[in-house]
Amino acid sequence: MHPDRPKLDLAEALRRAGLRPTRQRLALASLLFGGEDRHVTAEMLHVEALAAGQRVSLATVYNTLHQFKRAGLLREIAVDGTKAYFDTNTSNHNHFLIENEGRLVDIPGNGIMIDGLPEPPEGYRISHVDVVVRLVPQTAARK
Amino acid sequence: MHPDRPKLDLAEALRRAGLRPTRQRLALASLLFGGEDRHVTAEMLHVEALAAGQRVSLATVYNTLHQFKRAGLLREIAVDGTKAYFDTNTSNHNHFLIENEGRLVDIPGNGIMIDGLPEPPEGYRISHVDVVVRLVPQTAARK
DNA sequence: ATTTGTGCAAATCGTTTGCATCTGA
DNA sequence: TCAGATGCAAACGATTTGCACAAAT
Repeated sequence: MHPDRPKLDLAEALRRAGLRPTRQRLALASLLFGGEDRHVTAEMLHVEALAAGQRVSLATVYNTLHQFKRAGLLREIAVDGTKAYFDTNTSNHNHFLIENEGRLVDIPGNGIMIDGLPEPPEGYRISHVDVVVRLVPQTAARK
Repeated sequence: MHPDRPKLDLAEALRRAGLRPTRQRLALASLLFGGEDRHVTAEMLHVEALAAGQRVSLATVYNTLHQFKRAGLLREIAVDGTKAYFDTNTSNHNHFLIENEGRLVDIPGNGIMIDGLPEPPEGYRISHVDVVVRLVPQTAARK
């Protein structure tokens, strides 16, 4: 009935990231990091925050997502060009994209192996390898 | 001096795709498919067309890119969320993304092997696997 | 003649920004 | 106190759309 466990940890985590633990940031952090790994857009998170009774402006949601990203708490994923997705799981892993819903799902386990990666061009280094497995309903007529 | 070679082929290809071979579509197709494989945005292609002396509106470039995509002549690649890239190489291959320039480069050869792909969730099938290798300048301070 | 495509400008969508006000340290 | 954070609304950039006109079949 008093699930006020992670509040202190979150505040501390924000402070360590150089961010003041404001009401809004704590609320968003709690939604993002309170449970399982998640994939959210700014708008989804905004709606959720409001539904949870937290007054936060959409602009602040955007700002906060980018600050969390800069702090290494989130990773941004580009999948469809129209929306920006943020992933609370910052470790190395890959995704299913359910194309007709625009929904991202972590690929369970870390079984994916990539072999035969070529040398990057002179003067560059690999910062990250993104693998997105696009899914469509089995019966879908259109690809 | 009379490089009117591929015109007929292009017109025929468009017709086969159910698209009338209009002046604009022929011009854009010629830019896209006239030489090597390319990665373009709508704006890049528009500028190119104008530079080549072809009057085409930006709206038509957008329309045409999507029609070509629907016809299977192009593939769309989502890499940075801000622009849509279209790839004239529709075969299975992967990309380097030069992050600081927003430039895409085909990964030469087809050496990349992906192992351990999990089963897609019930009711879905894999439509495509995207692999994007993100590159940053070797000396870059920020990731 | 009928259908389809084009161009312009206005509209839309996700996102960012300027700036006045508030808040946490 | 006062740097940093928030919220609103306006600004933005890429893309889409409505509609009158033009071109292709």
